[in-house]
Amino acid sequence: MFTLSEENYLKAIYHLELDTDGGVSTNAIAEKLATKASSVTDMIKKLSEKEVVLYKKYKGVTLTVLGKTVAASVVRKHRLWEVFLVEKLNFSWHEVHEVAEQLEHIKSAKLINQLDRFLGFPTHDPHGDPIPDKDGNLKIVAKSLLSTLSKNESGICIGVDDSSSEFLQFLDKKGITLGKKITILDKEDFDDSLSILIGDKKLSISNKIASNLYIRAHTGQ
Amino acid sequence: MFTLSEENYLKAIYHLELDTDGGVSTNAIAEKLATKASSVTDMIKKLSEKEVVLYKKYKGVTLTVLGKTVAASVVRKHRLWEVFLVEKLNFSWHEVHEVAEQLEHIKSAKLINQLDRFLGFPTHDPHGDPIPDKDGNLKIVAKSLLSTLSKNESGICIGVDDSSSEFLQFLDKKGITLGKKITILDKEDFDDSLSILIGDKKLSISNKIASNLYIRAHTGQ
DNA sequence: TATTATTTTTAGACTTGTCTAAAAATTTAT
DNA sequence: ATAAATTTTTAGACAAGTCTAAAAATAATA
Repeated sequence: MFTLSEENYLKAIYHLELDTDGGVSTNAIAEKLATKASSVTDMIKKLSEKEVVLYKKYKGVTLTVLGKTVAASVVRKHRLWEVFLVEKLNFSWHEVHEVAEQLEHIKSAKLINQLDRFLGFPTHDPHGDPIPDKDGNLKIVAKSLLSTLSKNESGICIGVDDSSSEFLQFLDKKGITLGKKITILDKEDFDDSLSILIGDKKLSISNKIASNLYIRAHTGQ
Repeated sequence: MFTLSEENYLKAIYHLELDTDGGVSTNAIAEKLATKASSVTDMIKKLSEKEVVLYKKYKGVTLTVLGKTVAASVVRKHRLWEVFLVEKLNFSWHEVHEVAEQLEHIKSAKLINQLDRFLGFPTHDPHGDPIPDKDGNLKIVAKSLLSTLSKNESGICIGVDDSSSEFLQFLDKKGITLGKKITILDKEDFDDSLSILIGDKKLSISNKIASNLYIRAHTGQ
């Protein structure tokens, strides 16, 4: 069994591994968890003894198969609870993270299996992130950043890269939600801002916004 | 804000105060929490400094108004989650306690308010225990132990005194659930065992069982 | 390739919550 | 009311997880 703290480290390493090649650095983990590098070293040793990470001094860490399974199960719980909060308890997508951070550590296989069933076996959380299945596998959906689309191309908004509360609330204000169709009306060369059509509204958004919105990849046109 | 451990102490004292007059003893708390008296003394000092208990050396403790509010909110969460597990996730009443012990420590006012609404503002948990309202008040329903009824009296089963997994599973096996009507057909002087009618079934139960079942108090006959 | 800068680890300390063993206070019983 | 039994508290220790400050290893730069 793993402590709350151990689970948080495993989750951090899991997320960091997704966009890192080779081992995850001590500093990267420290930054992600808002803690000190020395604390990370201590914990890594412990996790290494528990055989959930591979660790060589000064060389960073990698999750073992076991470690990956544990981390994925925490992520699974986090995302299922997020779905619950939005679908059943009327939370907004910018309110769920903090609470899910707590709920993800509740230990009960039956709880999470029944919750999954109760929610209709969702595959994605309210931010469009995939929910790992019982075995820790996740279904990868081909997706593109809105900023990579060309003029006159369109697609369905299926996720966000930055899921900070500020960004999500900004999207709410603009009426940008998952599932909506977005069409690129125009691209401004000067600052790479975009003129888009979302639903029946015309909007102008900066490149920074467009670089944080995922669109379902199209087959053809 | 209170730690998980502090919340557990407050809850224990809250429950113990209900059937104790005067302060709650160090040993009673130690036994309830399966810990040592010395640990209890340490924690009591801390809680006293936080002004949630009144403490005088060797004289036991009492919850302050603040302490009672905090404890009631933990109990409220515990019991609401129990309702959720049974009503929405198909848990049996003997499976909920352990999970609720974890869920009761999740901190989010919105979560618990929305959960309450989602569940239809229940007043009692799956074992028949009352759910404190937002202000910590609980609706007391007049109830009697089945063992105190006389021959030919009857009532509705509304709760259990012992809510251990073993007892609850025993009741399941016998078909005794909350809401069922029970009539005393006969009382055996020798061992105080009872012959009862529950639904359309006749059962013989020991006095120990009858002393752990609550019946809604009748007005008249 | 030396030297500087950065990253990582070690060493030692602190907090929380717990424990054991012994001392002190209270209660019970003779 | 004094002795014996019980309860409670104190004193000191320990594990988990964190921190600061300093040392060691690695990486970057001139």
